[in-house]
Amino acid sequence: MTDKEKSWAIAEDVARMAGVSRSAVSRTFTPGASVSPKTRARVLEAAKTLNYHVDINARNMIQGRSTFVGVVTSALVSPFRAQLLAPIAHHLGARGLLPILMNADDPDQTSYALQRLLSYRIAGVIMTSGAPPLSLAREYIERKVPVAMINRAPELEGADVINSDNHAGGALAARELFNSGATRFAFIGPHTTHFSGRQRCEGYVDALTRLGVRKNRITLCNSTISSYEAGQLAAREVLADAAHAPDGVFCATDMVALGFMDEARRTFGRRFPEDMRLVGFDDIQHAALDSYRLSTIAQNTDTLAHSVVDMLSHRITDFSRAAEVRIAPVTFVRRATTG
Amino acid sequence: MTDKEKSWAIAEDVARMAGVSRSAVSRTFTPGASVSPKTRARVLEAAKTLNYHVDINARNMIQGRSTFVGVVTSALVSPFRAQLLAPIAHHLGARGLLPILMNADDPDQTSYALQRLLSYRIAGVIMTSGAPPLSLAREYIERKVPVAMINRAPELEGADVINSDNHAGGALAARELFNSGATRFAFIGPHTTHFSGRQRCEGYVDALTRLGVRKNRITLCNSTISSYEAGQLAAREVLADAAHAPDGVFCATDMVALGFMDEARRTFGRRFPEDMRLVGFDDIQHAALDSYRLSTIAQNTDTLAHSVVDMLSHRITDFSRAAEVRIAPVTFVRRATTG
DNA sequence: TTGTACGCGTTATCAG
DNA sequence: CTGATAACGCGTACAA
Repeated sequence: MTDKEKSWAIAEDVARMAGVSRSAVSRTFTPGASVSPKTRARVLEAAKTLNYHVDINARNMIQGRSTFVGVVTSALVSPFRAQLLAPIAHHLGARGLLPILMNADDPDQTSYALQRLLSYRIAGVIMTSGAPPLSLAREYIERKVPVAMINRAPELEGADVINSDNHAGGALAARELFNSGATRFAFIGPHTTHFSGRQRCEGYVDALTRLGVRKNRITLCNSTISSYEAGQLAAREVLADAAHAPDGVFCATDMVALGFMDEARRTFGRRFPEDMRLVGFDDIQHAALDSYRLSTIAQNTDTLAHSVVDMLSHRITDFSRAAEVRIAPVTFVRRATTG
Repeated sequence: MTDKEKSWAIAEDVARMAGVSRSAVSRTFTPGASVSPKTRARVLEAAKTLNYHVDINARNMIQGRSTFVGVVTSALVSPFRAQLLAPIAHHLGARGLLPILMNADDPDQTSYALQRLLSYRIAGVIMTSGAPPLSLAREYIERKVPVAMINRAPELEGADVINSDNHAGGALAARELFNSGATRFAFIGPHTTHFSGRQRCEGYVDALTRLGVRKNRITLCNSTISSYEAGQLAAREVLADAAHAPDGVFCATDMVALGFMDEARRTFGRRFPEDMRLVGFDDIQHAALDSYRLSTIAQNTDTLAHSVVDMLSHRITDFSRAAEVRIAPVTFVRRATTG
């Protein structure tokens, strides 16, 4: 520190200027404390001219907790996860909480970083899909740090979860593809390993079955991750045999759908929706672009963010409450790939 | 708080267990303090069994500063800004700093939130392009809070700035378009109001002029913002008169280029690169997708993030140092829209 | 309602 | 190298 003069006013300075005790200043800035309107006014005025702000670090220390919430997410390049960030920050702010960003892309560093986060006496942690392994979340809960998650399997005892209605989304996709005339169906995405992918696939297959579609008319094409490249790869696999190629495809995410669409158009000359119909999941920005106009199942990011913050702040005030699992409704967005 | 029992071990607990003084514990966890290897080992062992973590709030308080850095950014949906977030978090973490996310989309709330941030005794602030007005940044500097910015005009005294080499990028685009046979040129984007847009445009026009292109062969198409829609609009404007339509177009950002490309293809039947050539700026994910394969000027997000963190941490240790303005090199990424 | 006195968990200082 | 003690800025019992 080159500049040693303190650049902030402290409560004592304000007290001296207002001609009151230091406690009076403290009480003025403590919600629900008893101060006479007169002193309160004098304190506020002095605080304003001195540009006084309560030192939240000190307040946090004394109260044994902080107002910081760790937001741990991986693959920020994933458009959907990026879309989630803004509403999370907004709803946290509305409750006086502040988001600390924690990138979980490097698993080794993540464990260390999460450990470090414990030093900050954070009020809670929000984890989004595909982020750190459950074992790390468990460590938090063992230390009584509230954990809330978005789009993850509700496997962790004591953690709240909000999931988009993947099952209903899959069913919606099935119905729309069926109604627009498809007869041979496919699902593309991680339907064995990934939680959301599996639910979406199940909802899809269930609904198709109820619609009377026979099993041999449904192809399940697995992939390890939900990427553009996975979609391209699946297209080459599924469209190679023209005789048995599907004409109604549901992809686990929009990025997969985009990859599928591009490869189907370029390599196999397929047109959407004339030759085949396609539905994605998420409703990311790209889906609306003119070159795609992808019909998709939209997740409501604001609902997801609001719920996760709501549940987390409940658990912050009462750590031992029963874990909650909420389901956020999804909606079908009709664009050009479903006729 | 329902659970009153303290869930964290404190230094005193560790000291008692290790049979040493509190100070010994403190020194063990203070980098550069002198402890004998023997005590150090005993402390570390006790700390491990008790799961002790230094309370950073308390440490911050006594040291009069925190390790939090406000990262204020607007429009997180903007892919480029989202891409910047991960490397910023990474480089901050490498210096023991933690990013506090601050969304600046709502200007009213922003001012309030920035005020609130002052209460946290943050170590510094990073601002990205197009975020809050300069007046807010000025408030921080007045309170001796270091400010570093990415892709902004170096107008603010005492704030460090790192910018991509917009001028060179514009020149690169000019050269590539020229070499791939274009004869009528256009620039599309905010070249009057927006700092980066203006620099990119200047570099473009300068280079074209040096290449011998006459002024009446260069069209400047202004827009208020850099959006997909702005690109579409510009295409309708610039391509309406087929006789004077450009065949070499440089857009201020990739999103603008995508909009231009889609509209040019759909409404005017233009093909890239056969009928016209196109270069964007940023190198966002979308640019690489098969339906676009957009040639573009890539910003080096890792360099930007590294520099901004580097300058910020320098200013954290010496607030009065001379302001620095750095330029980050850009590179041309050849894809399918430049022949 | 107001002021005094103490404690929160840590680091810096200083004597040993 | 070690241990005792004084800060840091604030909230809050307690007594007035």
